[in-house]
Amino acid sequence: MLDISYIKDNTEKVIKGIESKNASVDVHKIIELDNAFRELSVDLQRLREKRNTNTSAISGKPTQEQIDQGKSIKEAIEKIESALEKIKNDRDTLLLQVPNIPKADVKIGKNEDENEIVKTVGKPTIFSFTPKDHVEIGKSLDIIDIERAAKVSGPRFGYLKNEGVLLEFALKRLAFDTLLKEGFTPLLPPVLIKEEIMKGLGYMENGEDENMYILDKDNIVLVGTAEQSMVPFHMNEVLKESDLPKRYVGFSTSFRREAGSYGKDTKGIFRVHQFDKVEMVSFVKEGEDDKEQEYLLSLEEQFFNLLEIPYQVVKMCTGDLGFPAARKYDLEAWMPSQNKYREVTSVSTVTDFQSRRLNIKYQVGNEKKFVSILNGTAYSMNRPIIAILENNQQADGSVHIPKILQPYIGKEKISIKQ
RNA sequence: GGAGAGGUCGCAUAGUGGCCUAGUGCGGCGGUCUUGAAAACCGCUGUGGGUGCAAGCUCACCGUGGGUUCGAAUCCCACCCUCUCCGCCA
Repeated sequence: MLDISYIKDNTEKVIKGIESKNASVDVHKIIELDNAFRELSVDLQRLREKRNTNTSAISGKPTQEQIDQGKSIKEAIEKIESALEKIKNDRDTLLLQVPNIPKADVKIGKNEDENEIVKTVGKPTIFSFTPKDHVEIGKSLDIIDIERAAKVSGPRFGYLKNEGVLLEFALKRLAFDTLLKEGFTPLLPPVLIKEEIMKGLGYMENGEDENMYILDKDNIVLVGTAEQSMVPFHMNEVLKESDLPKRYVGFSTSFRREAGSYGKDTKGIFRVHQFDKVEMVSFVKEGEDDKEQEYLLSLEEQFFNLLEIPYQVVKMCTGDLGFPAARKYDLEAWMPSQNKYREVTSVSTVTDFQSRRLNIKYQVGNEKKFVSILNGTAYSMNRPIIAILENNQQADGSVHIPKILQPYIGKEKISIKQ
């Protein structure tokens, strides 16, 4: 949520920002409603003051006159209250539809076609044979089973098996070991969260709820990423300035309905309803999120450098930013079977957009300010595994395990089972 | 799932319709005293909003949301959370 006084002071900027994200909200209407809200609030306050005066004059039995006076004040209050409530609801409904405003350095663009490649590391892998895709590799090495997953759970699910499991555990462990050294606090969050919390995070606007598993019976939602239960960890809290930046590394399963992506990436475990992910979340002081985003991005790069997988860094244009994001980078790894770079991780700053909704502040002297919040992926397990399998496949059908992971798995390669 | 207890200003507690503008203790901050500290004593000590240059004035907030009443921390309803016991259970 944006600050209403910010909207008032920067109306044109906000309108442009909303447009650049392909959203549409009537900003002038918000301001109009807020002005009306403030005017009526003052009237209401005066009436309540009158009521308090009337009441405090009564100590024992009230006179008929006092009761009549009280009744008429009460009626007036009720009238204004109901009018005020309607205005407030209308204002807040609109206000909640306003996305975060992109940072000035973010390119204005309609959609992903206008994203900028800011960096390329390594070169697409060259093979002396025709490379296979991860589905084939997974099947021949007996480490990924899609068919049985379809039988049990339906489309877009997968079993990891044998070294597939070990690969995931190795990636998880590598991510935690690396981030613990960086001073991150490990956190295992719940994967089910209250619907109202998900709304607070700004992930249920613009039909995004279509992508969530919502358990109506309990008003609870399955998280689409660990960040959704890690960020509200500090809801309604005032953090100490000296505790910032506060950095967490979390692990959780992520659940996505993938509504509207039928027919897209249907092969294998590239796009599935359920996957595991190691996630980073930072809470930083106002104005320090730019620096923090660079830091998280550098860690994400490190994770793929460690695996020795070619990747590129892409900066999202305004049209491809999520609702709460002000700036977002994706890291895309080379996927030989698709002959292109595909998203494996991303890092966003949501500035104070979520902390305002969730009421997460920090104390500076006598003042309280909203923290800036960032989130970034360390490893989402499936896609890095795909990247490893496809980039490291050998002519004999085996897959070379990246050096850094070998100690975790206890072998140098995954071979076809005899 | 069943039975019970409870949620009050950082913590602990009081408060069962008007004297609550929420008392008291602890903690914290400032001061007196002291070479310094402790003790003692004195004062201050929540959050959010409105208005004002400011001092201030004022409104709301006693788990959350409704309701009753001239008036609600207190009464009624619903919900959330915590604890204890029973049942089931990884």
